[in-house]
Amino acid sequence: MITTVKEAGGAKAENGDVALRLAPARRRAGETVQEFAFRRLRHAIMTGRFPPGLAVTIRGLAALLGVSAMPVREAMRRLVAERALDLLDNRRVRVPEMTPARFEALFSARIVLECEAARQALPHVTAASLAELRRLDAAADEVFSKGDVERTIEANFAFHRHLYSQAPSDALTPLIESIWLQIGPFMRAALKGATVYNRADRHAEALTAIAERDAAALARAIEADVRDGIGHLTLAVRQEAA
Amino acid sequence: MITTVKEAGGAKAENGDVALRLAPARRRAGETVQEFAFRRLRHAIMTGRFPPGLAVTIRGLAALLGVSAMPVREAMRRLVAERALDLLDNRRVRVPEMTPARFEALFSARIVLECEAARQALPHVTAASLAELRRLDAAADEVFSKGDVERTIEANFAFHRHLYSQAPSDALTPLIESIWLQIGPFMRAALKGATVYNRADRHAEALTAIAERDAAALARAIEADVRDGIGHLTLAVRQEAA
DNA sequence: AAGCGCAAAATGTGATCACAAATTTGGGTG
DNA sequence: CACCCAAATTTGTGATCACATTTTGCGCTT
Repeated sequence: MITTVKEAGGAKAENGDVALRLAPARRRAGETVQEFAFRRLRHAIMTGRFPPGLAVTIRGLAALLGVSAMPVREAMRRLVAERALDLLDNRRVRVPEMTPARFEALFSARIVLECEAARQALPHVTAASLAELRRLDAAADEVFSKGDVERTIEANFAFHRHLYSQAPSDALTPLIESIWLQIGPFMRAALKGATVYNRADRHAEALTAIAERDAAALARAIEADVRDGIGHLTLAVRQEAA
Repeated sequence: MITTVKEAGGAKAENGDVALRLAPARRRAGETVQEFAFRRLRHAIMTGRFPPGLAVTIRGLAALLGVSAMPVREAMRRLVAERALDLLDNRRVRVPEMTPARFEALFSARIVLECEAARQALPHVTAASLAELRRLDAAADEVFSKGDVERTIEANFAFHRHLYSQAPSDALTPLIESIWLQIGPFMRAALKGATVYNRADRHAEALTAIAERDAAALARAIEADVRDGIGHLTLAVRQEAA
């Protein structure tokens, strides 16, 4: 039987099936229900809370989130558009399967896009934004030292996003975020192998390169940072497959 | 007064306002109304039928397409997710404005993404797909010689798309298509200056490079093809601004 | 004539319902 | 015990309605 969200999150959660739960969250001020649903689903996917291949339904996710069907419907449509979810031929939606080829394609795209985004951002990094980058890096170190892997992933993305967004009329960051979302389901595997997570501090290298306005060094640091993630993931994915 | 779709497409079309019309089209077999609406709107945007800054509303577009509000609502949400439409703070949606900085960012992204996509696709181009590429190129020449600029744009995209899609688990093509959509509103300007459109046949250079398995030459041909488009557009955009 | 304020219209958001297609279930048969 | 077919359920899609908010339009005042 294919596990669906409804079975996991609904009334049958006690029957020994996979208990799929999301941390409770409140709607932000001025946030529509659809944005709330989108934000929570996006976060759940990006941090690998949904296993690859999971079938998701409108009514199932609505029950899981405690909202009505309509906002979930729009949030799902948006997630499908950003390739965070797969729309099958029979109009059903599921979390994308992970394959070695897809994994390779996504990380290859990440490297190309992020190196270029870093190059384009570099000339526009001000003293203020550099300071913010240092703050974000420190925050990432902090949550990492606490062993909170999920927040470490988020903090890492926040660092990258802030750097790339310095470029005016930035067109690459939205594309990069789409790739991040698509990598999400792999993160589940990464979380399992997180105890051996022992990173070199590529952010420090990036910050040095930025301070020295060295585009080539910055691109090298970004690529190394992304590749570090690959190393852990490929290891974890292999464990998953075994 | 800000021109809206409703005024342009609704009952007031005879009052001398901008008459915004779309060629009638039929729903394809098995296509949902939402997909139909999305396809038509996407096509209209990509070929520059909607002027930048145009305010679009759910009910307005529904009336323009002759369908109910619900499918249009989802199609718009999807187009916003792909950055083909802009979601303003007041939750209203409009066709993005074009600025020189945005223009520059989009074409810079196109070049990086398409060169890389071409490189990744090259090793997987078979004799059959090469033949299909030649056919698509010939089709593009055909519609170009007829002076049908809109179909030339489409045929050009079809050529590029088919090339990039040869890469397994291709993650770049969806991103590239998003960029194409965002460039769409500029195409309106390109259509106006189309009489001076006199392209070098970069596709022929690309086909030669593919046949010879020359990745560097292929990337050069793709970049030149994209830059040719820039040349015409920058000229046309300047005329528009003047 | 220009600025202001209030009423009217329009718009996005969300809920609910109906319906057809797909899926799951449950027997009954070989 | 495997297989198949029909009933029951689930699901996506689309339509319609209500409501709060925003925008627009118009008339009045200064």
